[in-house]
Amino acid sequence: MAKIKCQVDQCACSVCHVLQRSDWRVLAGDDLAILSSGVAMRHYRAGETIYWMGDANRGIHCVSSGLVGVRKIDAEGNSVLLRLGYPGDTLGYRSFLMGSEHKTSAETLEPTALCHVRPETVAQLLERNPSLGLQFLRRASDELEQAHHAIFQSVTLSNRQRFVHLLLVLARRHGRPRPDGSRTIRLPLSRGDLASMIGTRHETLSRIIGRLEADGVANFSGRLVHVPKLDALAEELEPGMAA
Amino acid sequence: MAKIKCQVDQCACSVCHVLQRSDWRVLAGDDLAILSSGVAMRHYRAGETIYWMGDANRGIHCVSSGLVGVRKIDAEGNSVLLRLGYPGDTLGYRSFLMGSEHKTSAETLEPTALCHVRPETVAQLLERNPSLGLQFLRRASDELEQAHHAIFQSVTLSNRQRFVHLLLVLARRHGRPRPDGSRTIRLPLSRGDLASMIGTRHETLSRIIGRLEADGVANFSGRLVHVPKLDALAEELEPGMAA
DNA sequence: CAAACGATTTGACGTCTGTCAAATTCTTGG
DNA sequence: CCAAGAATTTGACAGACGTCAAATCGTTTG
Repeated sequence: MAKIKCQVDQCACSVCHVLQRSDWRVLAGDDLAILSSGVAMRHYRAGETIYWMGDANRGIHCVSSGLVGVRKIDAEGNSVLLRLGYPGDTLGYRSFLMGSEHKTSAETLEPTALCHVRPETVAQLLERNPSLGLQFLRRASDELEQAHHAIFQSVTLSNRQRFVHLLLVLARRHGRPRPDGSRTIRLPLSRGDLASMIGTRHETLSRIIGRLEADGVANFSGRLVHVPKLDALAEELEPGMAA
Repeated sequence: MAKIKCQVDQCACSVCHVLQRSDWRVLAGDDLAILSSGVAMRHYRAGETIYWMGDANRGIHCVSSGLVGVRKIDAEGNSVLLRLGYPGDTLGYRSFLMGSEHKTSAETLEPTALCHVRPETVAQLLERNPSLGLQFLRRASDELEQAHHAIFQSVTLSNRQRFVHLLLVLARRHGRPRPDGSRTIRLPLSRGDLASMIGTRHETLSRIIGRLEADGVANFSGRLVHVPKLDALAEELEPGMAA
């Protein structure tokens, strides 16, 4: 017998390594079996497009590994990165549930594995198990709160403060703590995407980075960031701030 | 017999004048009766607070008439108006479903009538009729899309363009078309709130308004706006724009 | 009706940001 | 390993914005 390539985590959602972090965790038993039968995993290289804004919805995606960027674009070429999708996150559920075209584009930012769930399967599961809908609702509520928070910050915080905030968020996911309390972060984004996330241009971001280095708060080398003291970063967001 | 004050639209949701515009329209029969029994209408004057950001959730509100403002505030006194609630809109459903405190404050911007639905009633209805949850999900999706759109615009449009866009949106709800094609709008918001909605300060908005008047695009007198040609306004949002 | 208060407008000024352009660095395919 | 192309940084400059302050205007309260 030829050895069978390990497909355990590809074919059986019930033993998926991100199940407990995903929306599908509300399912069990037969529901999980139905899910498994309607799922196909696909591997993407970095920089591939999963779907375009305006495309018709063709099911829901679940991030198995890697990193996905969700963005809005327009005819003039403006592009704004709205959020990042990590393992366990669900993509495309909104346009599926609204019966509309995709309102955002999604692309891989790293080599990524995605599980695609067929629309009929999602519909079937939603009908069998109402808690799945409520789970999607929780996800939407959470995303909405994050969006509101971003809007609020774009009005009340400076570009520098917003970038520092973004750095702190990225540090949580992509940072490696060092024994001496400092932290190294490998940014998963280009300067342009970082800039669009805080609502400015990449040239401006470049200057903000320059000032952060001059102030000794962080050191940048390409996509590598070294933060000597996370606390010093966090203090920049405090109300009582000195220039 | 003393005349009974008309309470038809206050006590029976099944004949509510905004039912078909509200999330509750997915209910029928017994469900509607249950809703009615768990609902109480209350009249607010303009400027009253319905709930504060940080308050524990105590049920869901449904706007019957009037206008509600949903905003985020912080300790320094920054305040950003995030959206407006019109008759038929639902308030407070997110914190209810997430079991969290309110993430935003809500206040009346005009004399307003709200129907309050007790938490137990909402829970009961959600359990009896899964489509209610899906309806809330549709609402959350819609709000999320609007929030994403706002974020995108805050990056790609100028302050003036964002204000023009806001004017066009307000014109739809609060504008009165004139026979000659012009339009009069009664703004329901102060300059400060208008400014926060486009992400700037009230002084800056004042100057934008001044320029709009100088350009003959619109005339402002307090909260009254007169727009000679709506098309001229809409053209400001077109890609090919001259200074 | 008048005073008091808040909202709005206007002015002055320094800083920040966007734009255009060029230099530099980094990546990637050959 | 080199070269072409993309990404990033830096410079220069004008315009826009935020802040502080003062002047108007409008509304509310006594």
